[in-house]
Amino acid sequence: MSAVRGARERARTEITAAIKDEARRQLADQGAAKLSLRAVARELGMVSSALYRYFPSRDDLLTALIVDAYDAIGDTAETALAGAGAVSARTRWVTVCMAVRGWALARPHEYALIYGSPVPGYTAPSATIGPASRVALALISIAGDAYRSDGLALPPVAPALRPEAERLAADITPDLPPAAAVALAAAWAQLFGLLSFEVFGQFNRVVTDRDAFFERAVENLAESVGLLRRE
Amino acid sequence: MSAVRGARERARTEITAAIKDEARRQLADQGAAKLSLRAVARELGMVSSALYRYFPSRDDLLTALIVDAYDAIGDTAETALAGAGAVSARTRWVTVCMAVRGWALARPHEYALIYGSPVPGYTAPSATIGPASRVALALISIAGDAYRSDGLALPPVAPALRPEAERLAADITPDLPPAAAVALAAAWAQLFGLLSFEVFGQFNRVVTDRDAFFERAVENLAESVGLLRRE
DNA sequence: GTCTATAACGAGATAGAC
DNA sequence: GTCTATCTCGTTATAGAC
Repeated sequence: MSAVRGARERARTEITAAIKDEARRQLADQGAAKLSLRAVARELGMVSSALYRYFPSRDDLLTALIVDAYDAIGDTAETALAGAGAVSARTRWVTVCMAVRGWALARPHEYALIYGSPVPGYTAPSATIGPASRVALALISIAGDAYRSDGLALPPVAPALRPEAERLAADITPDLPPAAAVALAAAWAQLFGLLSFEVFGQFNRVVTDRDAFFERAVENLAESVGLLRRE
Repeated sequence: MSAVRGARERARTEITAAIKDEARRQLADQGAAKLSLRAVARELGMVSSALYRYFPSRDDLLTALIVDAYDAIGDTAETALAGAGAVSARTRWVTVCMAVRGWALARPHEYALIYGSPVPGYTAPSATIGPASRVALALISIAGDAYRSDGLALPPVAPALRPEAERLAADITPDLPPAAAVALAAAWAQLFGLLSFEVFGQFNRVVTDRDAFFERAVENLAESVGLLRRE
């Protein structure tokens, strides 16, 4: 009986994965806006109504793809961080950024799904919030380590930004000074700005040696959050 | 006869504008991927085949919208720069960035069209290259002014980046040192990273006082391209 | 209980004949 | 420029196999 349930659950997991794989394939050549349950079902040899056993609606399938993408890029960041070993915080920062970049360049369509234009008519449920913050949390933890061991080299917060800095620090970096919270939020957005320009082709005909360019840019981001050149 | 042609051309201009306006409206609630000549025609009370007299294909209409958007955001940057008056380069930089941000927040869908995910199946023709670079050129010209009057405070280029820096400088900033070209390209991407995070909702539940946050972030970008705090 | 298949709805797109 | 026949879509109700 539990063996039966085991087999059923296995089948369910497999079919769910097959649906998502096929949906990702369609994402790549048609874009998220045109993702169609019927087309996915057709390609899998199923009937469209059968898909509703696995995803209650098209938006739920989209949500699953989005959560998977955030988890994949978050995993990439966390794995890179864990594997970085005993190097300086600055080097760990660069390593994590380069790993995130590697994922994005390898999966441009999934990257576009999470960091590109919002899908029209779709509003992300709160289930995406957690996975969406994993890359940021990895970067924050690097800054936290550096703060505790050597401190962070950051200018004081301007008076106009003081309330926001304190709110931000309370929300995302309770153990770090307010200046670090502001710098980290900006660096986080700027990292993905560099990435989006590369993935979306804005650097075509502009930047040629993108590896070197990107590495230098994320080193500057490390500096902007106060990570020292040598620990 | 020339009066007739004048009237005809006027009508053509008006209809072309009406088509683009309606297309922009549809962009807002359906996204670029689903932009359909037929729907535009229907909404305008025309027949779809009539539209082909104004735009030979859906992609041509898309191109026109993209060029318009690049020109509008470029105009915004140039106008802000021209109206900034006799202030420091750093202040001009911030003014231009805030103006660009104002445009993006007011027209999120047009912003998404040019700085969001690429439209599946569409490849931008070379006619978009010029308009696409206007914001960057405005920022470059600020750095150029500062360089000529006070110089730019920039660290030397790392050896690994030297070839790219020189190529980049030759292409986009022939009058500036290679270090400035690299810094400007990075700041350019990072500016739009901040903007995309704000426009696309990534800052929801994270950054609250976005005006103050953004202004501080673009001041840091000014610093990253070597603009001094006081001229 | 779990799943798939049939059929249908209302809406919209598309192709072609006229 | 118009009309129509035929596609697509998301979604639901229902019936039956395992």
